[in-house]
Amino acid sequence: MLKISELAAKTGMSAHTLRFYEKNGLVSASDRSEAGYRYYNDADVRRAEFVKTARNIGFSLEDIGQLLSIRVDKKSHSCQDVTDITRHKLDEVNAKISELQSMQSTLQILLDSCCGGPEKATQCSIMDALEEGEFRAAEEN
Amino acid sequence: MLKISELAAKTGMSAHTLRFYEKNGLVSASDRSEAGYRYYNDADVRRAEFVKTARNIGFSLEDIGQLLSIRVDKKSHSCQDVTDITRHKLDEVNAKISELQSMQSTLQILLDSCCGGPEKATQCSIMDALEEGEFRAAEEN
DNA sequence: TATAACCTTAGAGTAAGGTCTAAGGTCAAT
DNA sequence: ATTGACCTTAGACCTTACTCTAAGGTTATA
Repeated sequence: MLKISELAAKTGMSAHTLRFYEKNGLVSASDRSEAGYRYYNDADVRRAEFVKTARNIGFSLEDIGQLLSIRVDKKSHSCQDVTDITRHKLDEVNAKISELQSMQSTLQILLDSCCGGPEKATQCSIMDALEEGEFRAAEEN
Repeated sequence: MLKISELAAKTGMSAHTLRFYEKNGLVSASDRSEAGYRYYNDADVRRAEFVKTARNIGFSLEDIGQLLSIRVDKKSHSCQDVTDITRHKLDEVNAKISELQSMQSTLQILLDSCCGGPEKATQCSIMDALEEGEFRAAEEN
């Protein structure tokens, strides 16, 4: 049975974060001492580590909540339920990458166009390009 | 002289957003009617469009503030001042892309490992992988 | 017994970039 | 003169994922 600071040390998440996750239903302590101290058993620790792993991969807390509800009752869920969440996340990540690559290419073009030296910015080609417009938005979500 | 809704229509930003940007020093109306209505002249419009362009590219509002302060006094700034901001933004974008590509590859591996079918999740290889851990964080900023 | 180091809670604050509301004033047309 | 569309402000609210604070209770050690 671990106290919150021990679970924090073990998982690399702060005690604050663990309490925050508890408030959001992601982790919990099966037991409490008489004084109200949280005590985490092995199953609690595994659940907390599952959360940490999912978070490391990049799942949102909401995604993790869904994964956890599958985890506690695997028999009632299919592999498709799991891949749906995973694929949805992958789609989001791919969309964000595209958006960033568009920014990347624009920024690179701007940098390539400018001398970047100590010359006065009165003739700076980056400033001129910004003045001109002509850049479409990198399409938010 | 445009009223705020006219500038909004012209730039594709909402009147709310224009007021918000004004509060943050990015745009402003050179004139006000007696009743306090904002009136934007040609220079104001060009500045607003500059902001829109920079935002489309992906610059933060703080970056845009810096670009604007160069813009209003180009003689006191060098091309290097401009490329510094641009390169810094490019570095950020590149870092974020790397992080997302790491997530992307993990998610793809997970998807490839799972049948994704109607089988019960009791043997789901994605769930197993999350249970195992072994994924390093995609290193936030 | 006293001190440090831990724990508890509710709730506020942070970043970033908006978005919206309330309560009210203004303007053009009918 | 009265609609309806527009404008003003301060300030609250949104998202996501924490992070911290205040005020107080507990536990272990010297």
